[in-house]
Amino acid sequence: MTCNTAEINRQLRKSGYRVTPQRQLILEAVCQLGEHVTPETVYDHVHRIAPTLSRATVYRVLHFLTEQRILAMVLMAEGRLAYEMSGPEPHHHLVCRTCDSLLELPHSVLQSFLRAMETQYDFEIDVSHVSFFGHCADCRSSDGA
Amino acid sequence: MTCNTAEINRQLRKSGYRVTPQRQLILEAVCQLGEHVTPETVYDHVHRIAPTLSRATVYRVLHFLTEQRILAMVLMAEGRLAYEMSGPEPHHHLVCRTCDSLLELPHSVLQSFLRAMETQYDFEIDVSHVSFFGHCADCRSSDGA
DNA sequence: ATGGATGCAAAAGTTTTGCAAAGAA
DNA sequence: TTCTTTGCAAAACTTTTGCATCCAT
Repeated sequence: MTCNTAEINRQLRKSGYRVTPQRQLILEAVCQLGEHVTPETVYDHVHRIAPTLSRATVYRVLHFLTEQRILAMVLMAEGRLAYEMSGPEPHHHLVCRTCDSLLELPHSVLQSFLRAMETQYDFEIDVSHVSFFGHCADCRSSDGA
Repeated sequence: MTCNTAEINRQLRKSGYRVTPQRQLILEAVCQLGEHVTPETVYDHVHRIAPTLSRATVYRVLHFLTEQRILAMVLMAEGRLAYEMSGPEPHHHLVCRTCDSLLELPHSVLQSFLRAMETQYDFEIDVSHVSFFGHCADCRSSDGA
């Protein structure tokens, strides 16, 4: 997994936030540790490197980086939250049957669900693109649904 | 939502378990409260009726009824667990591209995911049947994947 | 220097567990 | 009567928060 620290740091500073060693450590940890990283896993990892780095900071930074769209929150099978890098990924679509509008669906949203199913059913699902059909917010409110 | 208490009680006794007022109250609560009921919601409800019924019992009974396939565990958007009746529902399929076998996918599995997406994207998804394609456990192990 | 970010510790929230007592079969 | 299930209380675990201090800018 690529973790373009320089670019991310630039983005944060540009938005008026600060680049701290803690934020960098936590970001790198998520990067390195893989796809579905729990707060506790991150804490274990960074705490070994920086023993004073607290759990509170881990939680705060994970939230923060998620708000900044640098990380994405994913739902684990046991109902626990995890995080992963939210890099450029294949997108899927929510297609409105009334107005034909397209809503892009991040792959990560679908992926975490597919992962859970794969684990649960021991079935390897392959998807390059998925579309779900239905009705968008605008059409739902305008036809009195 | 139908909640065939008599049938369920018979099933429990047949399996050697006991039908207690607590189990009945909790089951009825999940039945009445709707589709995605959290342990806390159940507790609030039954505690009002039976003030001595404890949280521990709520958690234990929810687990128990899930093991018995009477309830189903569903994943909520915020990463919290909820429960619902696991009645007969539309099924979807996992289709193996190698051997064409079908694996049935409970609607609840898909539904909880769709619900989360609906909430997140304010989009009403309609699905009567969905198939996901991939490779089943047997074919994966036999072709050295 | 200035205000956002962190560390600590305590609180809040959620789920589990041990054990004696209750009660369904 | 027997053995599962419950209630209570405490523990375990996860996440949040207040506040003084620190440090990136």
